[in-house]
Amino acid sequence: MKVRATRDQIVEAADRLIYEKGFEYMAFADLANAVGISRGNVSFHFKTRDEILSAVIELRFGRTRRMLEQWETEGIDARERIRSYIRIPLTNRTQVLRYGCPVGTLCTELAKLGHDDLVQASRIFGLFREWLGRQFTDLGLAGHSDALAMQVLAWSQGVATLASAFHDEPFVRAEVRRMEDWLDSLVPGSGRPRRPRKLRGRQSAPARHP
Amino acid sequence: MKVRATRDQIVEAADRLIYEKGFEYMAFADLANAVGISRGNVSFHFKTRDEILSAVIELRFGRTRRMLEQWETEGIDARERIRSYIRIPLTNRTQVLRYGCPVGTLCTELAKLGHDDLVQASRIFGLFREWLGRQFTDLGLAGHSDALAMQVLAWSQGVATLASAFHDEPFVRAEVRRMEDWLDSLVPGSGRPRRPRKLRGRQSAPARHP
DNA sequence: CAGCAATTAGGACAATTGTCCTAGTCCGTC
DNA sequence: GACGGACTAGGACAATTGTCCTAATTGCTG
Repeated sequence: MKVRATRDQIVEAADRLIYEKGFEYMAFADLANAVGISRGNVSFHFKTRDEILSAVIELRFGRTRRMLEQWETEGIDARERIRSYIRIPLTNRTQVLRYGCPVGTLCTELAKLGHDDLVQASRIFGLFREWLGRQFTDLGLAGHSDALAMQVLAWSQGVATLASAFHDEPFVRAEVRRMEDWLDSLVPGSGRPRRPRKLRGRQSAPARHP
Repeated sequence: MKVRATRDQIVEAADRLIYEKGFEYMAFADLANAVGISRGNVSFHFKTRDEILSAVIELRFGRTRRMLEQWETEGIDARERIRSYIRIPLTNRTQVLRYGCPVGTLCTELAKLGHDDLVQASRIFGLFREWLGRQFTDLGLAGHSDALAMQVLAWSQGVATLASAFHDEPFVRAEVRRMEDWLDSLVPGSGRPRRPRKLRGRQSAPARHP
């Protein structure tokens, strides 16, 4: 109980630091300072920085899994569930504009380092991939469900990257809208009423899509 | 002349190190070792690491500008020029699978740090953006040319991110193909013959697009 | 060849890094 | 109330960091 309290605080602080600054910038001293304990105490709970990284990945993995499970019980239909994913960059736009996607940026850093935990980190992508694949299968697109899942993943990753590079919030809004329109057009016969939208100047119908 | 030789070697090595390992992992000692000179010599040419970063960004900016200029004189038509851009992740697939996109990953890192040079680095994205916008205008899509440019940028960024996270070369091939098909479908009346393609199992027509 | 600035090597420097070690404090269980 | 293991603080430690300084060497110019 006691150990969990401190340990969890360390992992929590590491989670935030890794997201906001990157793994390499997460120093033992920073963690100790953030939690308000001594560096030696951090060392007691985690012998190496890699151990902390593993704990953070595990934390994110569990959180993502639980979130997707909740979406699966909450969402009215598969389309609405996919929409929940599509809207992530919009929901978290403040952070995304500053730090990008937590999963994507971590995987990018670990890939550069050839770090062993890249495999573990990319499993978080794997969660989204499988979940999205199931939703597309529910939509009657079983044959292409995994390909579609990868496409949606890549799309939102690209949006996150450009959004943080240009600090462009309207772009995020426009792309999320485009993704939703694309989703609606995927299975047009599904009967869901296309709610009318007021077109705003900037994102006025930029071509059929991709 | 002499100073240029050593200085350029340093910038060249920094360019490679930043791409392969990330900016924070580029140490003076690494640079000195890579070029085969002393650390003090590196310090003579660049007082701080940030100065090296600026030089690397400038180097990449110039190279990109020259490449795009060359494409603009070489390419038969705008569509073929856009295709050149679309195929970058395929052309450089070995590096992209390992280290992602040089521009995107650098911007991501600098955004996290709140580094001043993020603005400069994102200007490289700006070069592609403006260039692509011009090509789309040439294609007769003047009204949406900038939006389309951003879409293509984001698309290839997403592909690069997922490709390096999953080390998935077939995914790169499939997405590049999808982007080319999308490009061909953008202006169907343009008369360019749609060359027939042998469909391969994995990427068999995964939905209309995005 | 002399002179001078540009270039280089090598080390000094304080600061910070990850990791380890030791001594102490806390708290639940006999 | 004493014991014992979990927890914590604080510092030691070598290694590495970016930056700076000085002396030696290079190579061009006169």
